Amino acid sequence: MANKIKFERESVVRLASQLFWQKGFHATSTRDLQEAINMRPGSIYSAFGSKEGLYSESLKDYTLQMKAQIEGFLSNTDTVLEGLRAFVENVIIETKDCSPSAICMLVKANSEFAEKDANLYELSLNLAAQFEAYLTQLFEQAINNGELNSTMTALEYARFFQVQFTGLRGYFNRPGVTQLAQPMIEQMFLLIKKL
Amino acid sequence: MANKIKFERESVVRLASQLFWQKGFHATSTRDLQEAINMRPGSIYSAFGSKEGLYSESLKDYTLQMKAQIEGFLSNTDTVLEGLRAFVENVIIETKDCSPSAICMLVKANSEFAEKDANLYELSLNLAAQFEAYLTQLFEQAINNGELNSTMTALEYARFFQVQFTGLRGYFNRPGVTQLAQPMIEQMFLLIKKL
DNA sequence: TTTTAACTTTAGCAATCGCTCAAAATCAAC
DNA sequence: GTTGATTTTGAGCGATTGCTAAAGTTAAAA
Repeated sequence: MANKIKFERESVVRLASQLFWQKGFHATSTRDLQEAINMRPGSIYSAFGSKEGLYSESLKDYTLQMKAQIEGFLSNTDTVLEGLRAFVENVIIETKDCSPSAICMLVKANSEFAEKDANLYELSLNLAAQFEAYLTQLFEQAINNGELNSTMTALEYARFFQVQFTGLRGYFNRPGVTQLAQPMIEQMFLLIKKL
Repeated sequence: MANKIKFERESVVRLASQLFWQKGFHATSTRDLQEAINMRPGSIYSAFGSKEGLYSESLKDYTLQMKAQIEGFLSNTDTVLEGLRAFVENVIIETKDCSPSAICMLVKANSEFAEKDANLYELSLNLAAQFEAYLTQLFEQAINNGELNSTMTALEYARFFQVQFTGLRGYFNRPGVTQLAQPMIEQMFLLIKKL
């Protein structure tokens, strides 16, 4: 007893996510979004409530996709560390040119939303905490597998990984340093094993 | 035979810098700026040309201040590494609560301006390159002083430092992890010496 | 076929944006 | 005190912002 929704929510969110990731929340206008996702204001606002609502869903989808990507690499490698390394290399080297930004969308979000009580700031914190917990699980596996010694806890390894990964992505945001990526990722994983 | 300028350019730029650093370029309105620097539109635009002009000057001033801060710590310590460490601890621990953002304004800028041909994007790249060159000089000193071995070049040390520093600042942007700062900075400088 | 509920389109609103400019205010030189 | 160059002020412009609400469209239910 109705008309049917003409858009596929998943692919729309993914398109919005790309634009938000590239330009940031404030620099992306609702007109930009309309064009990118090919929807008119009325449809957008009935589906997502607000620009903030669409961004919120985009950011959540981004972290899910990132996790799914890691899972994919893990299932193709023998060890956790090999999987993580394949993931890191994929993000920083292989998909660099087709990615909306070199910098993690979560990190961008956390950096953009300064007001400590804002919804999107809280969201970015929660998603980051969630992702850290996920990474911690992975490093627990790595320790149990004997890939890493237990001089550091899984959480400490996860923290170290995040710092390195974020730092590297930030550095490779600038152009003309691509050839440095491989050795610096090599160094990163050497350090993890030697900690 | 004229009226004199009533504002001190230096302190005005510093105030604008603080606001831009906190909120980012796009989220800072010219009305916000008017209030923060206590100037009316006409004065602002005759002095700085545009919002972009004021931001540009703010970002340049930020990097100069950062260098000056490092110089300050270097003159109070015996070695380059001690100076850098004092600087890092000051930024991440001591001045955390009074800083407009945990994240370096240059990094924020580089992350915010996505369009590759935009003036402010180019500016952020230039300032970052300039800062890397400055850091490289410092690490050259450190190597010459025998503080570091020369298995890595000064430039490579500088890169490593930037990755670590940016990564750490990003991580400590989230609340409730303050007690981790000291040991993680400790670890960072241990790694630098052991590279 | 008609009704009806759900979705899409579209014009456009109120607010805010970056910015301008004519008038008022200011101060050094005379 | 008067002059005149210069700066400051503040009303407000045109453009754009996020968003709304009414009209139009569609398809399932009656």
